[in-house]
Amino acid sequence: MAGYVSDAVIRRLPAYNRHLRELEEEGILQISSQELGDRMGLTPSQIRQDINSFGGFGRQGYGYQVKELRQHIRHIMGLDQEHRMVIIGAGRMGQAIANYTGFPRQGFFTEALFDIDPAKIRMGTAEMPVYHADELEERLKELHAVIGVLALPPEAAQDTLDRLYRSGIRAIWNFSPVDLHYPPDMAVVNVHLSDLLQILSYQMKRQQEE
Amino acid sequence: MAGYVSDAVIRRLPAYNRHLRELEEEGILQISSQELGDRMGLTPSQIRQDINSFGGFGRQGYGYQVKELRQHIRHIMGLDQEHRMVIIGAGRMGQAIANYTGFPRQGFFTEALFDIDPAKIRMGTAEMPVYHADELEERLKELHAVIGVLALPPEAAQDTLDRLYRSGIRAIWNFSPVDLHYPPDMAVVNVHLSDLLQILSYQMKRQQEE
DNA sequence: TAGATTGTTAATCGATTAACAATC
DNA sequence: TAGATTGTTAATCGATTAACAATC
Repeated sequence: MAGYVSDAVIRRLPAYNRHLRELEEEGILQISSQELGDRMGLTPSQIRQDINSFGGFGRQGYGYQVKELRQHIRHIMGLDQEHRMVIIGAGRMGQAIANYTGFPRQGFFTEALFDIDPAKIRMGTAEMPVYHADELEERLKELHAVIGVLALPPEAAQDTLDRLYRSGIRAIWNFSPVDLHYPPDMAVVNVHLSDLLQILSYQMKRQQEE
Repeated sequence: MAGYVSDAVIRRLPAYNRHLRELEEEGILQISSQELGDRMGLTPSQIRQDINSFGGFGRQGYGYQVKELRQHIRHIMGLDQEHRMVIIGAGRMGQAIANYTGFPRQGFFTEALFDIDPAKIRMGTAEMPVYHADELEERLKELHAVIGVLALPPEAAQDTLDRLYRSGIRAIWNFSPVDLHYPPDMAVVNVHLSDLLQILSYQMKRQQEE
């Protein structure tokens, strides 16, 4: 049923999800590929191709039902399930992720942070504990986390990924500026902030030339 | 000289930059497209195409000079210049960006943060001031910033972008989970963290199915 | 010179756009 | 039924890979 959905489409699905939620909030029940394309900056043709790559959810002469389409997309992406996370590295970035309210609202719950700095460990609370990184394997046995977030110095990233893998973690959200090596049964999504800033730098330069 | 460099190549340039820096640190002076491809997970053919899209920096029978190639890439991306930034929103994410040591090391300097919360403003220091958002236009006159970082609630993002544009800012690094509207002479790079987490969720689901 | 490896052209592959018949 | 809009096929476009002549 699900079939193969191309990477290009997958990268757009969160934006579909976001725009359909906005439409829902505006009380709009139905939308055509033309209108949705205008809002999202995509061609109607691409919208129809995208949606049809995972199933025909539209109705000819009418369009798509906002709520129904969003439900399908959420299911395809696995967003109708809850995901538990642990964050390794309780620096400012780790704390920012741990405290971002948008994630639990979308079903992503941070269970604990880990660090090697006693001062950071003391910052932990009952609902958001910070454990010593030495306890990683031990704590993971009870936490039932499925996602490991790497928010630590780049030198420690690869080793920590290996430890997480051995503890059964199969999904990594990496904020360290390194390209990690990982087994084929692991999923890794990188947030290389410096890379993005460099792309912005290039685009600025490009505009000045015009 | 620079010619047109495709978006697909631009997105890879920061990774080239990163790997070439690592090679430099390892004291490696020269590398072939074959070896570099192995390290970066790209085909040698793609590496040669990429590099040749902005100029022939290799030598037949020999390969590429690491230091020279990196210098060229840095120049193309505008990384041989300094860039001043202001961050709007002094929450945890804004603070994390302001304090990340990797950015100034790469020539990106945070001049100031802005917020509407008096408690956040009091957190400012002499080197890293936090001003009231009302003072944005006023302060920008003296700060000579070229990049505006949006690390504030989504409701305020579009309005703040408009204000930054009117104050002469032409580059935006956006951390708010919204799709912004902006004039064609503005450059915007988005970091939609929730989108990336959703992609990770999909990839996890995909692996379980296999 | 012989060997290695680039620069570049051609072939392939995949993604996007256009067109239109199917159908609500 | 007529009008609108999808689903889907075909055409186009761009990016990646393969092949090989040029040359260090």
